[in-house]
Amino acid sequence: MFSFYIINTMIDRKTLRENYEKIKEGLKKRGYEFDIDSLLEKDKEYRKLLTEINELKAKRNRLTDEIKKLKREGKDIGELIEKSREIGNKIEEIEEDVKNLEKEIENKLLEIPNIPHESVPVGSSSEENVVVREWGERKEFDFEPKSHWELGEKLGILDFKRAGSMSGSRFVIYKGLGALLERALVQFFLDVATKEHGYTEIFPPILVKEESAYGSAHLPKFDEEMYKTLDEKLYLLPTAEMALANLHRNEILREDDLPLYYTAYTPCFRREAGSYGKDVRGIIRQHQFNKVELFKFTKPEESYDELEKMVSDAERILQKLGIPYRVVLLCTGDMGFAAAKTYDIEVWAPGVKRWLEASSVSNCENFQAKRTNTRFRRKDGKLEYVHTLNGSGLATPRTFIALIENYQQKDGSILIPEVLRKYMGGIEKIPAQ
RNA sequence: GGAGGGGUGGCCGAGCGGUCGAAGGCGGCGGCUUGCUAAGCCGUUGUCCCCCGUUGAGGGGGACCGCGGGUUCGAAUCCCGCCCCCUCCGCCA
Repeated sequence: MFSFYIINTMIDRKTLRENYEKIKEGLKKRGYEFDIDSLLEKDKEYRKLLTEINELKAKRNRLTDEIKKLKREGKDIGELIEKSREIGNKIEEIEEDVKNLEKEIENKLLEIPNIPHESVPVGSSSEENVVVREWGERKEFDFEPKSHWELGEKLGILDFKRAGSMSGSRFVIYKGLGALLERALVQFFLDVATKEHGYTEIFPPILVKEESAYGSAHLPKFDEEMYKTLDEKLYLLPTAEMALANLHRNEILREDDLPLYYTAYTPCFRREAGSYGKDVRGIIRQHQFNKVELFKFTKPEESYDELEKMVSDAERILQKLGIPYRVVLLCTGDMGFAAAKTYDIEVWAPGVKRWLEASSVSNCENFQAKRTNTRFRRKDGKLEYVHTLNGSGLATPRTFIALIENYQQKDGSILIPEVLRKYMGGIEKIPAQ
């Protein structure tokens, strides 16, 4: 026999029952097909059986008490034991059905995505996302700006060919000043997060248990997106969010300790199974990339303010780097499974002439908190689920792209922004070869 | 990898087939005492689910002692599997 764990779900049954209309509408807004009604039917059946079991158990408990008493008095208890056994058998019978139903219901519930916040624009695809603001000048070049893969190869800082033969497509080797730049970006991101924005640095395991993947809501829906170890027991992080969401699993946090801010640098691994032929050139879409993640545990009433703050924390980094970007509010149809509201931050990459998502900042409300059973105690003693927020601050590849494409010079060299120089031994540019 | 030990409430820690939701302590909350502080005394204090009632009124029942399963009329207590922690030995960056 193997053991399994019941994972709490965002839309637990009570929520489902009490917010039927709201949930139905939310799913519709997302364009998500789901048969709530049949699920509610099952839940009703489940509760009926539960009540029956409860009553039988109450009966048995009374009998047990009596047996206890009579036995002490040395009286005959044979008949009562027989009766109790009968009840036990009946309970077992019903319990079988209840268990099956429960598992069925729980599995279904795990497939329900988060309900969008009311401020999220309704739409079916990225077309309907809303640009909230734009920062920085999109620079005019007096020459034709090169793409990062041209620059990277010419300068000898990115090596696609050898990475390909070593690991396959969608892998890259950073070399020399390229490797240094990559490392500098990670350090810079972490320093801004910890020293300026008050996040506590975490360096988590890169492999996590299946249970944790359920907690962050990467399972069950995104199994095919993740790499896992051969025995299928451990998952490589597709994002540090998957680790951080589980940081306070099964804990009861103190109200005074909230909000908690965490940041973590980790490599991230994604199979990109559904994106054949998309972004195949360069480092826009890689199987492995580096990211500094921001994560918060907050009180429910503060999470939306904290969301705005997290977005501006991520923006601040790009401002310091002098990279033009825009902030996009995702519409209902373009949001991730666990998110109730998401902003993307897209950097301008003049070489590929595209906006590239360098950060995605989401409020998951209590969606992950329910799955990971992360709660806090109010001053009045009441327990409540926390809200969780995650965001990139930032992902390196696309920042790397925007950086070298924006800072390329006519002679083929790349200027290093002032703020990065101290992480790169003081050099001012990556010289042309 | 081998050999042991252990996981109990917010925390520490007893219990090792019925009288245990679970002693005791700490912490929390309420009250008394108190010139202030410290202390003392008394009381209180878990979570989840279901049903009826309510919609910040309650009442009844059930479950929960790492997780899952088994034995039993009855399991925190016995048995099996899994997860996690600790100690010792071996191996190793």
